[in-house]
Amino acid sequence: MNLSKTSKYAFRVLGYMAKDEKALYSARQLYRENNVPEKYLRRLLTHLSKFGFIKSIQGRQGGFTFARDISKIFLIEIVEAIDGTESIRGCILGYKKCAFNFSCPMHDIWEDAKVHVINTLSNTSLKDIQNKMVETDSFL
Amino acid sequence: MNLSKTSKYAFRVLGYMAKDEKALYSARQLYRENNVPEKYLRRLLTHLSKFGFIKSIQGRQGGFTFARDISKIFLIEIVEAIDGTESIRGCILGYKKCAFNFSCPMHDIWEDAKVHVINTLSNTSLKDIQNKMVETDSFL
DNA sequence: ATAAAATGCTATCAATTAGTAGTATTTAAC
DNA sequence: GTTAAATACTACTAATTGATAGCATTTTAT
Ligand code: FES
Ligand code: FES
Repeated sequence: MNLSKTSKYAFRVLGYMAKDEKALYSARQLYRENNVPEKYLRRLLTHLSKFGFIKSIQGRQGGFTFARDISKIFLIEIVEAIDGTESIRGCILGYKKCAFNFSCPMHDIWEDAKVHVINTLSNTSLKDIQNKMVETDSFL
Repeated sequence: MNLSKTSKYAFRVLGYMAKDEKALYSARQLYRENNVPEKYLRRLLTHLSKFGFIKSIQGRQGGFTFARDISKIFLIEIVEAIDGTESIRGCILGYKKCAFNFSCPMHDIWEDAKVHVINTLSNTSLKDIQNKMVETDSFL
């Protein structure tokens, strides 16, 4: 059950970009608006490009925009791309392969909470975030 | 949403000790049975003593035993003692104080899963682990 | 062409977390 | 009392993760 700071940065930035899903965002704008260290974000953005979430357009007037339909980018994909699949799904005792399986007393207790988290991350797309954003904005 | 390796080690060891809650365990036995590096575990055990979960008995024939009723040691106390309170409860975007509160679109989506995790950790005591252990053992 | 404004890359540094080494202290068996 | 078996302590090392620096490349406006 681990979410690195880098994944959190990714959530900030991609969530921000989802506001206007067709727009082109410069790294400059993104690090300013999301409080992510400039250079660190630049590297993260290239990674996110390589993972296929966004694409980069080079040169003056360049920037980043989504590479795929954001209704099909689920939060869990982002975490797993950055932190690896074990980060969320791994054994609560830190064993590589839940050694004890059913006989481990922690397993069942934890499994339920874990599944809940996995489901939330698996069922929430950036589009859902966007919609949520519209809803909440309408309260302002 | 973070659980350090150290917390996982603590779960292993305290869960193991809960098998026989009145027994005195030597560090030697604990690191052998739970695959935790010797020296690292020794330090962890002194920490767990200082936190008041267990107490140490020095000298030959010494070891560690629970300092409190294990039905009142909840998993979340262990995590919070080791990793700090923000590790589990913190903002999904990594902000110190969930800056946006209700206006942040991630908030509600995540809150539900987070509460589920917190409840699981808050409601599960080492005694529950022990009981679970007895149940599962009876299947063997 | 040239300059400006953007991304791309690689190497390095810093901070945090995990793990080790070595020695001192405590206590009980003999 | 001496030795053996345990914990306690402090300082160090290693690994991982987060952050920076500096230069190269791409593209467009002029
Ligand atoms: S061994 Fe992984 S939860 Fe029990
Ligand atoms: S600011 Fe923390 S979840 Fe939105």
